[in-house]
Amino acid sequence: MTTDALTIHESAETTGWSPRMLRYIERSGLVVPARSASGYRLYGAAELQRLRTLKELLQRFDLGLSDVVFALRLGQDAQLRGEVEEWLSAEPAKPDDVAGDDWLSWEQDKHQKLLAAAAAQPATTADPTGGTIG
Amino acid sequence: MTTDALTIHESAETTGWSPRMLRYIERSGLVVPARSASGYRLYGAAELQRLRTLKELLQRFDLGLSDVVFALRLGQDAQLRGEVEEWLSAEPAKPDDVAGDDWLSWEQDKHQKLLAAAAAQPATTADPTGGTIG
DNA sequence: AAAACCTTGACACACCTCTGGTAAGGTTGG
DNA sequence: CCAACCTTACCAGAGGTGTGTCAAGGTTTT
Repeated sequence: MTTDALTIHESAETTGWSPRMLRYIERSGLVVPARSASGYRLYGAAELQRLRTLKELLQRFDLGLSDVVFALRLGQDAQLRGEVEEWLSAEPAKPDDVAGDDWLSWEQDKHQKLLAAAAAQPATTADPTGGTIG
Repeated sequence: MTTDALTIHESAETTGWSPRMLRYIERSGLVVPARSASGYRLYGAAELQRLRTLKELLQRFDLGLSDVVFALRLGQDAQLRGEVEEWLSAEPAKPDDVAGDDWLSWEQDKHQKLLAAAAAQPATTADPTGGTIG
């Protein structure tokens, strides 16, 4: 079976993932290999490349698989993407009335580590047309 | 202090979130209220609206705050967005060699519940220019 | 100055994500 | 037919997310 597709263990060695993770990644929908007639996973060159770049992507930006899964979902569900973008399009944070300077210093329990993602976009068009309050 | 901004407890009641969650949401960077001179959070009409729509967004699409946080990050980090989109742009899954039909039926441990996000995009341009395999 | 707010920090817990195992059973090939 | 693969299913455990609650201490208001 030396066609041009690798089995899961071979692919694992080539890509740096474990076989367990390759199945998990498949389950998450990110890299779904073809199957042989009897159900064996067959990773082709394209899949192997995707697995390698996926690993690098996750490491470089410190992402989780779930992040990429969500991005995939965003790319496939136009309505979801539209609503999320619309929500985000409202001004993200407008430090204006603020008096102090370094409020908000992240929880930092013994559990929590980091997460970071501070906003840093000067409000271009400030039109706080609020809704009905009470 | 009936200016036009609500305190955290008032905002909590109006939006359906708990005060604890309002702080958590602020920490995550999604809705950051202004602060009074002494550090009290002040939620204006815009923030209250955002909190309400956020709640609806999460419920309607079954998202987590972290998903929206990631979307925010995507919107702010062009490089990240570019690389993620590039990764996703490669064909997501090309059932072609597949023989069986309903392989892949989700792990279903007692822990795991669901996650779903099956791909359903007929490959338009199939050009599997693979890389070097071995 | 006491009551009723607010603030941050921390403990706790449930559930999810990510990973590694192990077990029971099908497939492949000598 | 037997070894060496593969498959799914389940147990386990570390660490993140989402949430409540409580403590110690400032602020506002009466």
